[in-house]
Amino acid sequence: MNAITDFPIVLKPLGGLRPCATCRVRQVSICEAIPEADLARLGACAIGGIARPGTLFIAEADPANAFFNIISGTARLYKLLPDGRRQITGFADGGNFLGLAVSDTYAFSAEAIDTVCYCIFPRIRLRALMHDFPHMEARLLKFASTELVAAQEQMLLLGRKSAQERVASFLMARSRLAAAQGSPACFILPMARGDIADYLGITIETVVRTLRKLRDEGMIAVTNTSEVVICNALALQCLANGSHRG
Amino acid sequence: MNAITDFPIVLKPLGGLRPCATCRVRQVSICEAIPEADLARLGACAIGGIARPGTLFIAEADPANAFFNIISGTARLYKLLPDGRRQITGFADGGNFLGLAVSDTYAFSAEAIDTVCYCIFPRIRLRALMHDFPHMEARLLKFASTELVAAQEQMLLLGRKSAQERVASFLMARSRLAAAQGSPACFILPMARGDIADYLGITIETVVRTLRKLRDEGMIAVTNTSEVVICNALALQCLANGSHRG
DNA sequence: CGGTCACTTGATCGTCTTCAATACCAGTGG
DNA sequence: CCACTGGTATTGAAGACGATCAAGTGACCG
Repeated sequence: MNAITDFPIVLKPLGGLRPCATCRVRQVSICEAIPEADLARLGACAIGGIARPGTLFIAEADPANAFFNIISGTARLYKLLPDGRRQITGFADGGNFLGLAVSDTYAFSAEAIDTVCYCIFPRIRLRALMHDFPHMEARLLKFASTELVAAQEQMLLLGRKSAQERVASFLMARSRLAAAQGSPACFILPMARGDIADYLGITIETVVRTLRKLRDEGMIAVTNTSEVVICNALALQCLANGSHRG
Repeated sequence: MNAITDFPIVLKPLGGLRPCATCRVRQVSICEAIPEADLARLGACAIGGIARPGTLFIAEADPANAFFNIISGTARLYKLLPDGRRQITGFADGGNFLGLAVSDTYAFSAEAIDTVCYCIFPRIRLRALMHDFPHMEARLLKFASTELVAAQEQMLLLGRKSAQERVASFLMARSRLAAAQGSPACFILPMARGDIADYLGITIETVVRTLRKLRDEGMIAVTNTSEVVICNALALQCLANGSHRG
């Protein structure tokens, strides 16, 4: 019996002698603020967690007792209306930090798209860490600022862009993400059409139709529904910017 | 000749012996982080500014050399598309802090709606302040978190709410703001219809028609285009939440 | 008074949604 | 090996909501 495969969510203390020293996302996450010498202290503050595909691991309105640091996989962050309408506010993957909250409850929900591994920092312990390593607070502020700028860009998309411009923007953003892994022109979308639709404020059908249109116009190629090839990045970027109308 | 009335933007060192000590918004702004004894130091870091109605005082893509603390008045924060489409990402009034940026340029523009008074903190000086008063960084983080939560709520609105739900949400948010001044049921909208439209991701005409519909349904009363009276807060809140369909 | 500007109202149009049917693919068991 | 099943993706047709276009109103001001 294997806990990792039999349960949707698994928790365990960070194992090994130097759990954080070998962390693949440490340098790009908020943990970068902790000097090498104090990694043991850092590791003692966190609990490891694994969420299998489709699993909810942060629930809107639940007490915000902990913060999360995504190690691998991709999660969707979203808010719901009472009748089920969903707005995905973002996708979080390796290196992302979740749980910033004003009140003492979470303002959004988070679900694993593929298998997601993360570190859980109980609120109290992270606060202690921030107290002892002030650079961590600066790091967190920078992260929050980045998120804020992204959120404003997304508001522009949701409020003022056409369906085509939205999909183009999304694809270019994904391309930039893939560029970090070395292949800006060809990448895999971990999320389903429904997730893209709820992220862009349109319907599944419109996502499909728009992708088809972009394909017909030769800007992209779509192989097996999840793999995208950018054929004309310039044209796609113009579309995304909205610099094609006048 | 009066500089304050003859020029759109006026800059001057904070005058008086105790400029910050008498500041009306100090307790609710990030300056709350500075102890009483150090107010002289705080005042020396800032420059006073006044922007007359319609004046741009932060321009997207300009070098982000300074941060702003709004003292009085209301500003609109927005992003533009090349063809002129505008998305207002928020309204800033007394106590609000502007200028958080990831890169070294502003990610948005800010214009005065009515006459706006503010304090300008050159980037370097604010950094020094944050270094000497670590609580200020915590305060800033809290502010950024609050903004982030508001931005996510706005994404839900822009992506998934109907025009009626958007206007209702806007009015209830304004009502909550007015509640701080003691009158949640009756307040003045400082911004024009066009600003509301660009904030809610709809057109001026739709704003007008929706306000009229809410008026006809007895939820609100509109006196002179800028004054609103909430007649049925409960119904309006239900509409805003989207809890009226299912 | 003539001008401007913001707001309002009406009529028409288009984009995207909704509804419905079909295709596709992986997994399961006969 | 192939029918069956559940889920996701795709495509088509009809409809609705909000946008666009155009005209009219009212307030303020030189």
